[in-house]
Amino acid sequence: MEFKDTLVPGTLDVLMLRIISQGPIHGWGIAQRLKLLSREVLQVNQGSLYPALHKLEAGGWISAEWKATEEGRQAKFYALTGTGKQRLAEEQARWTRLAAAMEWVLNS
Amino acid sequence: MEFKDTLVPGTLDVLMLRIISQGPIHGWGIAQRLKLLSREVLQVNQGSLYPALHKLEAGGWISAEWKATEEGRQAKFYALTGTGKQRLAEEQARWTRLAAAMEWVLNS
DNA sequence: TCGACACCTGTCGCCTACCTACACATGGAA
DNA sequence: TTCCATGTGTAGGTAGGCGACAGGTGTCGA
Repeated sequence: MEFKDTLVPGTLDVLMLRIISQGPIHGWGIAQRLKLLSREVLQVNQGSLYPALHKLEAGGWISAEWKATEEGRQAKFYALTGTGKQRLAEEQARWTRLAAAMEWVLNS
Repeated sequence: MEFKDTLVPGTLDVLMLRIISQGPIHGWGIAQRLKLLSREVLQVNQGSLYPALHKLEAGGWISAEWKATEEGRQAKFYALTGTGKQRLAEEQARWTRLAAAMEWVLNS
């Protein structure tokens, strides 16, 4: 896989759910927002972005709708569903738990 | 892969290096210590443990030596090499960086 | 008006790191 | 003498990323 420090493997879903939870947004926007919020540390490339988005939609955690962007182009806007909100809460709790455990070991 | 929340993918190496850095220890002991330090949250199974250990040894980050355990059995004890210490520092810094970025996004 | 560019969505094949399941050996206790 | 904890190891499978590529559409400057 050769990770390039652009992402913690296994966390793409939470990250995307979290960003989508802040209001309807299209794929490209998610990538930009992730970069911005993480202060350039975290990044997704298209080859990961869209497949992940489709998986989340297929799982019923997000819903898509074609709409116009501010610039007047067509783009697919995603929003969290009810189960999506639930999933986000679970994943976020999971991360908190694992990150805490990592700290215990790393600072022991 | 089906992760069962026993590990954050991509962090096995740091975790093992960190534990080994606290003094020579054998594979089985590493697994136990990880579980203990992480308060039962983090766990490695043998199928991941030994291959990872061999990879670290092949890379020159740890060195192995057959010795007797306290109970009188033979076991392979691992210790950090010079480059191993360096690698540990790097990986630990990497984790800190990524974990911080995760927090920024998740708490935005 | 036409070419460059930013925006936006998407697919495909590959690789790696982990997982499950299994094999095997030894010392001590029941 | 069998069972359990300890201890090392391999084989095969798969998820979740990655890089490379493909393609369509507005906008703006030359």
